Amino acid sequence: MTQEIPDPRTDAALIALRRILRATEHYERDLAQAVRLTPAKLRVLQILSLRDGHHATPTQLASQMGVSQATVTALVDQLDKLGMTLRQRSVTDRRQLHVILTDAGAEALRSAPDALQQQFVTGFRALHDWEQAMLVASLERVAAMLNAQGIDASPVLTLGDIGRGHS
Amino acid sequence: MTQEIPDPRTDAALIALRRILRATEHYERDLAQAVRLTPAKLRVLQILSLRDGHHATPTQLASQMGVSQATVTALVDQLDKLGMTLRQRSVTDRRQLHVILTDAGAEALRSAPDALQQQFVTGFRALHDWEQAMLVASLERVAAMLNAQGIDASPVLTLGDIGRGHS
DNA sequence: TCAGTTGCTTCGACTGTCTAAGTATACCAT
DNA sequence: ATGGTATACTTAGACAGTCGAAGCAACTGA
Repeated sequence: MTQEIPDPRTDAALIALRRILRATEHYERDLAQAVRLTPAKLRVLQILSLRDGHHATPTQLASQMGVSQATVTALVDQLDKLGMTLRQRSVTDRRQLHVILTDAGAEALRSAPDALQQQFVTGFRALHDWEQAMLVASLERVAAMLNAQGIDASPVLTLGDIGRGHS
Repeated sequence: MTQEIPDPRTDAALIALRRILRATEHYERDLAQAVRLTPAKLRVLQILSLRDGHHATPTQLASQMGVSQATVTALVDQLDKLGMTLRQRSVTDRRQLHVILTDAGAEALRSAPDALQQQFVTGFRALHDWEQAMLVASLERVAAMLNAQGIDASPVLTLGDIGRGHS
């Protein structure tokens, strides 16, 4: 049980957390609007762009995005229509499709302002070494605290290319 | 694509951030499902419960949630139907409404598991004093970096009490 | 070969969300 | 007062994202 949260420091932590959440939420929307794509579609493109060969199967996409296959189908339908992805049957297993990022798709992604991310990266890099270290430690700690239940958080945001594709 | 983000420490920060985001995202869904309410409706109840007198106007709700008034109307319509809120014209300004949390609404909220939040609060409190301070400083720093535009982030994430078991 | 499994799409439904337009009320300046 | 403008909400109509269930197609194993 929890009585209150009269502890001002816990409060401060929660408030900061909330602000982070809100900022990224807004960011996603702005970003999507700037590229003329909805957040969901943009996420598909992002995921594709981080994978080897710029392609993935709908199942992989669904799992990585945490949505159903039906949803992915709908999104890819629209991206196809926009010419940003295309579908190609796998040769080795003809049940499978590869959703492939087209040049147009990559271009759209490239033209994304990516403002928030940049802001963070810039700010982060401006910090002293020890501050950076502290921040990373703190963030990881928070992530661990929130993540204790074992949510499978895949490292997909927009970070460069360290998104090691697994499965 | 993007110039360069080869810095492993920046990467680590971004990944941690992403994990935090994902965790809370999932949390919202689970929470909502457990109470048989959608995330959006739940957020309305949460906000209400934190206000003096357990009520707010649609405009206040809209601004705090970052959505339009029309959206709030729709959500409150449904909450009304569920008996979790009720509308009452303001006496002082008859244009205004008060959306009021009913006992049923408060009850629904109270029965929410609140696992994630609890986990965080518990974890946070278990830290040494200096660790807490460091965490708060770090989170606020990150929030500031992301939030340069000055998004009005209200301290809502906390709903009050008992989180019985976890879902 | 054929039964079961896997991969994807289709269908129908529902929620969250928006904008634009409408209604009612309040406030202010003449 | 009277009219004009601003504010508070609702209605109407639209669209995106999402799901579950049902369906089809292709693989796999005994």
